[in-house]
Amino acid sequence: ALEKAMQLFWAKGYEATSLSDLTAAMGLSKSSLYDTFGCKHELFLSAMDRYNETVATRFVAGVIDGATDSRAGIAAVFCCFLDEMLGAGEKRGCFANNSAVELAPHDAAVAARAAAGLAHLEETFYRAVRQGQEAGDIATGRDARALARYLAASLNGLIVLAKTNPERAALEEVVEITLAALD
Amino acid sequence: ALEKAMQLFWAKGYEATSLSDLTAAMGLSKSSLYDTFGCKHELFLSAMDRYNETVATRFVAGVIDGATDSRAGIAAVFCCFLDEMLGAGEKRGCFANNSAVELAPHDAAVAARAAAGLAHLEETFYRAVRQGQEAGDIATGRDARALARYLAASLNGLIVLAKTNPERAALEEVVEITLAALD
DNA sequence: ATGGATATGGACCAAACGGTCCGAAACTGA
DNA sequence: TCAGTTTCGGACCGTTTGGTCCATATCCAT
Repeated sequence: ALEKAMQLFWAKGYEATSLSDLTAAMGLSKSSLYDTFGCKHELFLSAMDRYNETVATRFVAGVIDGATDSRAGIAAVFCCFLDEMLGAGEKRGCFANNSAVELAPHDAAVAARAAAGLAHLEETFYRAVRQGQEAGDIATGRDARALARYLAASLNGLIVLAKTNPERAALEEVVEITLAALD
Repeated sequence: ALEKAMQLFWAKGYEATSLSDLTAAMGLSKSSLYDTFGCKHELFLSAMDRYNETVATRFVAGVIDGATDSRAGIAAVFCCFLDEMLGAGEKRGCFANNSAVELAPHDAAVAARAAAGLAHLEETFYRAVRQGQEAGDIATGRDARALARYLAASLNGLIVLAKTNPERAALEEVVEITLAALD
């Protein structure tokens, strides 16, 4: 059920998702929801935790590990998000990103979760960059930590751009310039 | 009064800003608000239009024009947003960016405005890049249009990152790597 | 089978929401 | 000064919001 709640919050945001939406999607009544997950706000935080553990960590790491080398893996992550943003779906982007924009400035608990999500992403990139630098497919001229942070920021920027600009070619040019920093 | 509405929507987003908030900040009653601006949604669109005309265009162009050369001007824009995100203020970021994240996937009118705002930003960067390439302080190896789009995306990514990560040094490293694409 | 604990549906609540409407006030030109 | 028009404040409306509560199922160990 938490999975459904995460999908809803991810697609619609916090304020725009009502209790009715949640109970309908999760298939349980209000009282059960409140017993199990606490208030709407707590449920939202749990949904963010789940996102951080699954998508922001395991999914991204999986994409990277599936590639032939680190640089290709990082490129695959960018392409992956691009595909999702350009697909027929909902353009929901990155849940941590969305939450950071909608709530972080006014909600410390959400800000902490969003920061954790981005940190996970950065950490995953960091491992890939380190590995790539050792293997030789990523240049060693720059600090791996800074590069990882740069990649995380750039991915979020790309996602935001893709929410309003659906031209694949233009977005791919942006990705290409972004990844040139690894050479 | 529209200015106040824009500030509110910019800081709090659409859903979290109530009619009461608006009438209080704008200093007029509901009936006047509805007479002058139409419904909440129309008012929001007007606020976005105002943002696009002022901040996303004139303000950014002003920062660039105030610098010694184009590259420095572009850098100044990044620093400028960084200052705002790290200042004591509200971390409200970029209104077009915020709106794109909160509403664009479900609201075509907002999506169009957000796209226009980002397009204005890109256009301003584009002029700076062209000028820099002619003057010689920006490398000519890359297409100016693609570079401008890359800069716009990167700026938005930086803003999102800054919403949860308040470490200036880390963010400045990201800016440095980003701007290296101009060399 | 039965008693106690747990889980669940749905009625119910006060508050806040976006939006409408009208009587009064303020301004206008003559 | 006064009619005509515009602007305004605030009462009011139905709906929806997040949240509570209880009576009833369902379950499980005895």
